[in-house]
Amino acid sequence: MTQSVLSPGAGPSSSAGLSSSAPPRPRALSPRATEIISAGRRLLEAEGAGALTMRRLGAELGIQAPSLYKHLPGKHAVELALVDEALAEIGQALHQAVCHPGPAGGIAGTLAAYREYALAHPNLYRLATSSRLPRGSTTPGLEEWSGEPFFLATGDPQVAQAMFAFAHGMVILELDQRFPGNSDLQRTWEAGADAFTSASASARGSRPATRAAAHSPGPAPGPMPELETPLILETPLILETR
Amino acid sequence: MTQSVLSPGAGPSSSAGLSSSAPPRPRALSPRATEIISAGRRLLEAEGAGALTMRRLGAELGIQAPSLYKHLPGKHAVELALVDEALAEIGQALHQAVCHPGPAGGIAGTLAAYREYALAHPNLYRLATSSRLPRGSTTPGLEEWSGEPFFLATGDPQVAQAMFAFAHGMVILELDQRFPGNSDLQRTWEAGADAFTSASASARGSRPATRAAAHSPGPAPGPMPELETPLILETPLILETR
DNA sequence: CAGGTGTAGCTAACAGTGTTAGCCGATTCT
DNA sequence: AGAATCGGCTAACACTGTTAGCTACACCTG
Repeated sequence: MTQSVLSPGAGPSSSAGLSSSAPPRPRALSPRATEIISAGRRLLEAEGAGALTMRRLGAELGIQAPSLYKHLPGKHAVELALVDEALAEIGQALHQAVCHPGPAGGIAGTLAAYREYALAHPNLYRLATSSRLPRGSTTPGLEEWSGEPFFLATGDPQVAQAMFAFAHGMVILELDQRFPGNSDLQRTWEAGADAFTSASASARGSRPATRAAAHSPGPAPGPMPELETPLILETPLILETR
Repeated sequence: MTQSVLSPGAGPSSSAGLSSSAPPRPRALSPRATEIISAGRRLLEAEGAGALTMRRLGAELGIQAPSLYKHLPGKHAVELALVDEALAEIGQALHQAVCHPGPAGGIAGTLAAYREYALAHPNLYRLATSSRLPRGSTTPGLEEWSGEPFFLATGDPQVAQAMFAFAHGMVILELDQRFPGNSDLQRTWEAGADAFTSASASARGSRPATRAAAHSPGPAPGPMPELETPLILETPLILETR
């Protein structure tokens, strides 16, 4: 239980208006629990999801598996905490890419940041997007905040969702090595970036404006506008801790 | 083992030139093995991957779990056979969509067919694209054949791969309910279709031609050209049956 | 200082998973 | 008729997440 040892630090209180720079803080864990999920991350990243076992996890900390339940309600909680970490880090990388767009512009930069993170943390990324994880409660708003840059980069909700699907599909297929070995994936990412860049431009052109895009009609530099809509993703995970 | 009870029917012999209409035949299974994978499919589609258990599978056929090993080398073989089925059916749906393009044209039609199949067989689709399945040997050439329509519809390998990643990402995110409930996914699919339609057009326009596109420069109607390249996907699965 | 209380470890055990070994009856082939 | 294969069975193993119950230690209180 241990509801909240640390108070959430007085961030932007509830889920009303998403500030585009501050990620929602996950609820605090006890020091020992933090050690556990840290060991879990080490295990997961080094040896894959198959190695993330309660007994392995205990061994990593020099204790027996059942003792872990004195600190966490179950394996789900470990995975959930790791997904929270992944979402926060992805969101941070994406927001940084959108706020400081490189030479290729916001869309290509966002996609590059997405790919870079996923390839650097393949097992963590796979866990975070694994469908067997019960959807519902990571830290509320985290996943939305993490996906926000896709909207900031495109200015259109449909194009943003489509571009997010492209990015996720590319990454998952690349991680699973489902592209032929001789593929020039760099060019495929560029092809996607080009497609969504023009789609974004024509979406901004045709429709008068879509909320946020009305305030910053360019390729979205400068201070980020406030958003009011839940955009890309719904909250994932949760479920019976039992 | 039972190498090949049925001869492959004298299709286009090896993996040299992919004919765009005839899918590679999976190697034949014994009648009882066929019953087993059929029961497995029933179980998987009705109750999800969690229900696909050797004991449940045996119960479905009125026998004990260990008896299954008299007909198949293990659970991997069941999953593998189901993935083969899924790939063949997806490929069939896609080839049909490409050969008889609807009012929306080849790209939109291909995407619509992809989405339709996945939503109609969510658990089967998830299994077929599950990363925990050892990659390497489904029926050789099947996955390539199944992804071929993306190339036929776009005429450009990079755009084809990007469009395939988009389709897979959309489907997986939709199946896992990772889009907000109020999303207009129909419009998101259309946004993607538009993006890749214009990308395909500009790819055909800029470069002189990419092999197949040289023979049929239009939106790819009429008789399909022969392909020489391994395109979208690499062969998946295989692994130690042990 | 004595005593209660909560923390954090332990072992034993349970239900479930895929899988192997070995037995045994029936069918079929020589 | 005898032999061999096929297709079922039970028992068991190693592994998974998880629960119950015990115990030693720290700490706070009267």
